[in-house]
Amino acid sequence: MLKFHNTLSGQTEEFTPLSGNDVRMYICGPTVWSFAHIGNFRSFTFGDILRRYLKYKGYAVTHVMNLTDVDDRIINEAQKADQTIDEFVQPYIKAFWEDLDRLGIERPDIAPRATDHIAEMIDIIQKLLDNGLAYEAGGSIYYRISGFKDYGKLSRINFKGNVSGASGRIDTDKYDKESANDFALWKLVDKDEPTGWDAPFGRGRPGWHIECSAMSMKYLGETFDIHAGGIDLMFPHHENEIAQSEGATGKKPFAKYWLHGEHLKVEGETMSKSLGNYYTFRDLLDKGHTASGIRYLLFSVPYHKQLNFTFETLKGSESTIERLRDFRSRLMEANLEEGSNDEVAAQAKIALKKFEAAMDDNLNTSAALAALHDLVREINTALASNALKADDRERVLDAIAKMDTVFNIFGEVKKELLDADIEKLIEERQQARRDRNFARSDEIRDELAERGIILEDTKEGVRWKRK
RNA sequence: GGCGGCGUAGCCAAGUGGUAAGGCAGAGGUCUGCAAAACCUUUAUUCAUCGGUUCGAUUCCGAUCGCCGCCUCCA
Repeated sequence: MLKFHNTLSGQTEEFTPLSGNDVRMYICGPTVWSFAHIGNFRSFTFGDILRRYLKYKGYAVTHVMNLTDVDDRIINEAQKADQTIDEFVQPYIKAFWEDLDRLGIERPDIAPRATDHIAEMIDIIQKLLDNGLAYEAGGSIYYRISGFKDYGKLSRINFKGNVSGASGRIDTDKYDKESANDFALWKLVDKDEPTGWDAPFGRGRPGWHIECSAMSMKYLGETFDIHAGGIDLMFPHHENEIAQSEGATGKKPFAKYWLHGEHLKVEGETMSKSLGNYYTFRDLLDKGHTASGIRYLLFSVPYHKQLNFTFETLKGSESTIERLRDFRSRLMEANLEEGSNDEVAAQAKIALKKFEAAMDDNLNTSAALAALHDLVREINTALASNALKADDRERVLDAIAKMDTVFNIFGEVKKELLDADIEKLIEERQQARRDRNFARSDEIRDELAERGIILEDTKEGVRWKRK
């Protein structure tokens, strides 16, 4: 039974879709004004694990993820670079998809851009104006929080203790708003500003929160199953989405399950440019790290717990992946006797059970990985003692493949061929070994190592792998 | 100031009112011509500290210390 911790209820609940077998989910996507960092990708990796496990459970998933391609930063940067918004944003969108691909994150089914959905946003704002949940002030349109009595139900925020005190950071004087916490739906822009859209309530541009209400409801309906995102989006972004969407449609719940991913720290500290520990995915690749190792590390801690990202652990993750892939190769290549060994075959079943129990428990990926590692250890032992039979191998490979539809760390099974001259060298080395000419055989091994081919002498002969 | 989370071996970490998963790193061994890989064994009498509840607490309660987050754009 799949259970999620639902921020909306504050409880861990059994997951049941709103309609049948279909799961409609929305994940807040990136603001495409720069390359995304590893913290961003922890969230997207979480979304990917969520989506893949829902599919594993047999659900038909529709996944929408927005691209925020208009906000103050983007407008400023584009102006500085003397580019249109589209020109400025395009390379970052391309980079984002490339990064997702390399991290093994499935692309969303629908990836709407905010600037393509201004009409839908205007529509919602108009509804809110019509029913009194929005008002005009100083030419801009604001949401009237006091008119929506459920405001705060997601974040459980208490407005009494914050804001107005010495450490409150909102300067109420500088706004025309009725209340300090009211937020902008539509921001007035001057006629000569390049970035603006005409609306019945004046030329302007959308506030940040309205885009997600507009795009999620357009593609998923007025109520849908899962809304996920980073924990920092819980307030105000998601709270405001609920206010906008439920306020405009009158339908509840806007989203039935709200899942929030925790942040990561780097070497125990907040990741920030000023601390010098800020890394994009590309920074790590440039340092020689692998995408699969990064993926493994990002999901190796359950999404709802803070993850401490360290380079020691990243190296460890890479070693782990190598060991897992090696294991699978050896298993596939092993010469096994026909038949099966019930005790060994049962291990595959046990592993899958443990995997599912862990994932069902609010996506406990740490425990799920332990199930995989346990299986690998058991089967390694069986391989070493010739207890593994040919039929068992299929069951084990099948179990691994199933888990890997979620983990996605093993990579494709490729039958690679070696160049003829390398084949020849390997053969020559085998002959040298038979002749006990170890100087020559070691020489060849070193030479091949330099060319990226690692040789291992096993009972069943020499095997090779690429470095 | 208001609200929330966390503190488990060298590192990353799971977990539970009944006596500490898993990975990486380390040590010893088996195997090997030597390696590599793999396997076996080993690494926390203990879960930040101090109290309390309990037959029993790492797990519940309180206090203290430390770290992180939200309340502002933010994964």
